Amino acid sequence: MPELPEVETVRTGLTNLVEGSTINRVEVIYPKMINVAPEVFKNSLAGRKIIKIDRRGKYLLFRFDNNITLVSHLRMEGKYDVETEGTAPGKHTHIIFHLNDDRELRYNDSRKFGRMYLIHNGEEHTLSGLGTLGPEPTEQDLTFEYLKKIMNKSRGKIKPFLLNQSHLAGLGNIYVDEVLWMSKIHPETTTSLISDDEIKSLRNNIIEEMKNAIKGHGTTVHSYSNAYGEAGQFQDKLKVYGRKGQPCFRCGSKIEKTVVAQRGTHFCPKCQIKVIK
DNA sequence: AGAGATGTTAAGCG
DNA sequence: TCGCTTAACATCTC
Repeated sequence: MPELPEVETVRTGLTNLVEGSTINRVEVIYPKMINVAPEVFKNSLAGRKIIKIDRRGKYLLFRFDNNITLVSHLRMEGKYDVETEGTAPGKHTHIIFHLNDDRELRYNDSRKFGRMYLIHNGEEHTLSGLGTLGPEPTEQDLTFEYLKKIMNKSRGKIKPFLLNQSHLAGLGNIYVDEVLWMSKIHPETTTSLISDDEIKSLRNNIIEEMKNAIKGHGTTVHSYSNAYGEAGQFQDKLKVYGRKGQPCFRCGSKIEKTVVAQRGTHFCPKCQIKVIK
């Protein structure tokens, strides 16, 4: 379940492996994964060189030398791997990019939730998810003023608010539970009732958590692995996620697990007090 | 064997 | 029009 730090780890790995490589030929095994006809997809990428791999939120952006960008979202289970040409593809391999050096870049996805979109450079805003993405969770992009403004007018619960990628980009279920625990905010707290001091703390924790998780090469909870098939290390640093029934690291109370906005949600019932309208 | 897990978005509602 | 909620997507794990 890749969130921003995991996608960033994948981006770094793929940059090392295939940046500068040229695609000879593309195989589309599962056409529902892409937003154009398979023939258009193949013809647009055949013979093109990958000049850069960028990231925006949880989206990977492969830049090609013909002003085309391949936008890739891994959703729940998407993974890339690079193998020698001719080795048997996995059961869940849906797209194969044959490179010009006896290697293949493969996209694997056991749930088939991942999506790829082919666009002309500059058309990012036309895609439904990418086009409405909020700021990156960084010191520069996620300002206190912006966060305060959108939080003050939101009447919903803070957890789904933070999961909404149009508010800010990159957080998923795991990191939202983590930053709310760090900020001592209950996941069901009404967003507009959160004080300025708490917003400041929440903002700092989001920015720090993303930085640290990237440094730890992401979190492997279920099945995430980077382009080298390696697991992340950050799961060892998690404070609440997956710790149901275990003692809170701050106060010793048992961590509880409930469902908020259809998501498994972990919190400390003593440290994180619910404030609702 | 059936429930649960997970990210995103279209559709529905007020 | 906007913001929030719900369901759907597809498959594997427990």
